[in-house]
Amino acid sequence: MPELPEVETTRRGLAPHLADARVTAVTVRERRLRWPVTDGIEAAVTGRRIESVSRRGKYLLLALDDTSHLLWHLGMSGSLRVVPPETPVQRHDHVDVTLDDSRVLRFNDPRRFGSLHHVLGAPEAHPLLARLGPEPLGPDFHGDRLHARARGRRAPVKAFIMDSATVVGVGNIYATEALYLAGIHPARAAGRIPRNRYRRLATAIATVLGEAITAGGTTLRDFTDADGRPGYFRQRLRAYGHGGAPCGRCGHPLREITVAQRTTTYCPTCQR
DNA sequence: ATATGAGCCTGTATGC
DNA sequence: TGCATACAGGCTCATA
Repeated sequence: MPELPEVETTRRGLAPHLADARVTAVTVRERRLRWPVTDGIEAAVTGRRIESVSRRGKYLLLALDDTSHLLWHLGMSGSLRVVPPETPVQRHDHVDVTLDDSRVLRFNDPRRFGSLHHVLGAPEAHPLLARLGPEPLGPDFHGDRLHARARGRRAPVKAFIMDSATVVGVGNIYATEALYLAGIHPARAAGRIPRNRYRRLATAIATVLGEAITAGGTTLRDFTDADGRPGYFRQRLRAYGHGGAPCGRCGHPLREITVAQRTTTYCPTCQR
């Protein structure tokens, strides 16, 4: 389940392998991803040189030398890795991008929630990216902005921060963790939280995601390996998945509820 | 405009 | 042991 930290870790793992590589072939075995992979992507991308690998939210962007981009989303079960030539194709290996050193950038996604687009124009204008909020680890993300955007909102704060127009990269796990860290009740109406607590929440979101990126970097450092992504950050989670266990701060049992159709763990004592 | 619910898909975990 | 069912998850679209 790639969240932003996993996507960033993937980006860092791929970048040195892909930068300056030339695409010699594109093979799409399964076009039915989140959106159908367009016909003709093979011809359009073959022969191009990859200039860089960047990330926006949970989207990966491979910049090609004709100013177009490959826009890739891993969904929740997708993975991208560079494998040696002749690596046997396995179930759910949907897309291969063969490089000029014969290695293969291979996309595997059992649930097919991922997607792949070839974007010709400016990627930030693409419909999937145009409405995204700030990067949680960037300079534009801070509590004052959260506070301003939350004005008048009655939806639970957890749903509010999981909305990618508010801030990108905060999925269920990290929303749960950040609210726990910040001491905010997940079901509280977003518009009823004061500015100073939003500052604390913004810090908590950045902290949690930053820590996870650091942890991810240790596990996924070599993307040519066949091993995948075990629950490296899982052991660090303080709230998510620990319903019933004692709170690490006060000892009160953590409670599990559903907020915005998502399982949510919180401490009824520490989170208000 | 905001808010909510459906739906996509399949591996894993649970229940009988 | 086998089978059935529930659930998880990110994200967009449709509907209130």
